Amino acid sequence: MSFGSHLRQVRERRLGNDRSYSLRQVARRVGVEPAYLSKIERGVTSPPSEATIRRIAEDLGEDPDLLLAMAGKVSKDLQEIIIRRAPLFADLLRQLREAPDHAVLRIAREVRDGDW
Amino acid sequence: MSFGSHLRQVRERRLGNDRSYSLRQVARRVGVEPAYLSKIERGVTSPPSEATIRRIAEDLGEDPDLLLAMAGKVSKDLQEIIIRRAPLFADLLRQLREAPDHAVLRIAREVRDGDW
DNA sequence: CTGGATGTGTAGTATGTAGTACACACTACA
DNA sequence: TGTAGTGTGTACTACATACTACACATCCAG
Repeated sequence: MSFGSHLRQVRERRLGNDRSYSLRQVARRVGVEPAYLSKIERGVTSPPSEATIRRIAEDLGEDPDLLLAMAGKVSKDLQEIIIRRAPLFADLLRQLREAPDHAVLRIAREVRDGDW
Repeated sequence: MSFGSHLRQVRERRLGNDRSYSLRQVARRVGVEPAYLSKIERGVTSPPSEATIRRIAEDLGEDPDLLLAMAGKVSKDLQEIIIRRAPLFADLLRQLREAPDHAVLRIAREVRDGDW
């Protein structure tokens, strides 16, 4: 599912039981022109900036990281984490490319439990 | 150390015992105009594209990931790894932000040894 | 003492990113 | 039946990115 059609789908689901999720009203709350949001939803224009995607995510109650990913973007804060210790995190990520989800999840859990 | 001055330093070190590392000759091998490389090294211009940085890294025998990081960029292939499983890797990276180097290294080693 | 190599200043270009502004046609509802 | 709200087409803009092209002054090697 592309970024635009996903947005449209989510928004129209919300619109089903809340009239304030029309394209125009979402656009107004998010702070962009309706015509622009329309083009985004139909994939006529490339996805908007990270900042705008975050505001859309908040308005629609979606995961910002997921929406950014669908837009082909990586959050600036994640980029910063990698950049600070570049060769280290580059190696780690390439190691993890083929690792199954549950392994990645287990690592995240272990780190959270702070066993270093 | 900024991207440009690092480049200059590395190149001039190479130039010390190999006359083929003049700015003009490196520029020619890398495939950019000498004036452009000059501006990059002095920080007059923002760092070049990922592709050009990679060619520079190869010519100077430097780590591409490190050079990209100094340029404030994250390699496209790393971005792709994150994007494919966005919320998962986003969480992991945020968990690892404060983790000490040796912990990150240990994880990379464990994963490489394939214990999942 | 000159001809090739060196680094650099200035000007310009093509493409991408991230939107705004306005007009239009359609629909619903009061 | 008109008016408020809806989605969309067209045109345009401002700024950033990623460079090229050419001219210039300097150096130093034969």
